[in-house]
Amino acid sequence: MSSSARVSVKANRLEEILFAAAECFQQQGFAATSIDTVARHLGATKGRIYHYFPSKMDLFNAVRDRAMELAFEAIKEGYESTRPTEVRLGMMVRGQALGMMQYHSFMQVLLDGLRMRRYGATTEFQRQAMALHLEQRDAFEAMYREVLSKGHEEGLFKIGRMSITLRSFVISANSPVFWYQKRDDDDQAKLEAIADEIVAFAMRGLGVDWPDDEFLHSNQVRQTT
Amino acid sequence: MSSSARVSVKANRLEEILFAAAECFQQQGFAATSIDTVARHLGATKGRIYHYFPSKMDLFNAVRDRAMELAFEAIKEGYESTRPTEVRLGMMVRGQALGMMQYHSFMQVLLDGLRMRRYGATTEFQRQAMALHLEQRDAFEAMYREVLSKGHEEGLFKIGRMSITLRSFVISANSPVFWYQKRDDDDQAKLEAIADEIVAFAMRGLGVDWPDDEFLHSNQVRQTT
DNA sequence: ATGGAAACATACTACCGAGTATGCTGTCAA
DNA sequence: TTGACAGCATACTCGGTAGTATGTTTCCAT
Repeated sequence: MSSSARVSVKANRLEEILFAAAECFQQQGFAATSIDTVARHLGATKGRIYHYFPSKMDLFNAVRDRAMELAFEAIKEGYESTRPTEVRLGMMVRGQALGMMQYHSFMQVLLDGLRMRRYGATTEFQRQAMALHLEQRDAFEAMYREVLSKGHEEGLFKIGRMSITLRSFVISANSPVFWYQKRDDDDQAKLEAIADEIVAFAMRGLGVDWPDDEFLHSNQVRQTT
Repeated sequence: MSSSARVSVKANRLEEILFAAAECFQQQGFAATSIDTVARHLGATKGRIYHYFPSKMDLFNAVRDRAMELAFEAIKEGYESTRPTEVRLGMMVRGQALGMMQYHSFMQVLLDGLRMRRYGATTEFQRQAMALHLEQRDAFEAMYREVLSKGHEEGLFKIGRMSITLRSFVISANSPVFWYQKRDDDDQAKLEAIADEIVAFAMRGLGVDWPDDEFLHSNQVRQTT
């Protein structure tokens, strides 16, 4: 076996563990999930997991970091778009809502991570990882804040106090993470229809006269597909 | 000591334990919270808690039930009001958002309870308690659904698919539970200002042309205070 | 006053789960 | 071929935790 092939096998193993861990953490939360549970989910034993991750906390952090990457990826297209501000924002919400459904397990882990802010960070290294993660969260929020501010200055959005509106808005985009459940029959179109509904609610929340018709809207936004 | 005085002492003890448990469960979640931790929070030992609650799960259920009661109480005034539909709904959101901040610990426990739906119910009795709780959740959601439907029929609200809009709307009202943190300087007026901001966002999300001015709005709604 | 029960604290058991130490097997490099 | 290391599985340690059993004290009813 060539060296590069070994690397990819190793990368695959990491991915397998990451996905299994994400599902377990999502279903039961960090504290209630044992390493053995994750291992059983993989059809393996603890040995395998501890061969790739030094501790349970590191495994969790890896899942959380991945979730963060996915979240950034989800809003990237909208954020970087040069279209009008309200369209950009709509694309961001749409991408994020879709991400919440498509990567549901990973995203739910982000919630769990929030709670750890207070009590969990024992070692210095862990504290650093937590600090880094909080920075990423801030950066993520800042992207929304920037676009919201821009739209506000342009007279497009009704925003009272930015901090409250921002949080309400982002929570709306996140909302599928709380109630979405995978069904056998959901295809991409179905998820997009749900996402469009969320976009409409969130955009109207800012006082934008978002069109009622889902198809009109998705044709307008889905220019790149 | 009279018999009735003993009852009230016992009720006080129950309340103490309930509040301490709520805080602990909120900070660390159910699984990560030990009975000893709750006891230490009370300046007592396990004996005290197990004297009043047969198991950790029963304690958690008690906290969750209380949280449910508080949630119902929070939206009751708005729901039972005879004012126009959009005002009723605004009052409901306002009450709920306030409740999420005022009873923050209890409310956060409701979130944790959601996750247990899947894995946690071991005994038959526990299964019943969970089923009862899910009924209550449905009943709670149904109250919002009813008012939303009424407003939709009256042509007041823009609602695409009810299930999605309903969830987005309720999540918006719940949103302070995710980010609110008690400060030393928050008085009732401050919380109400936050709540008003959330109400504005949520109502606009339904396409209602909710007024910008917070004071105007709160004078309009806060008729009973 | 005194038996007894309520209201706990203390001491103990039994188990589970994170982390470790060690053993086993295939694979590659020299 | 061989040794050495990756890639695990197995077997163990040990601290923490739910629940129990057993004191101990206070307080009330009789």
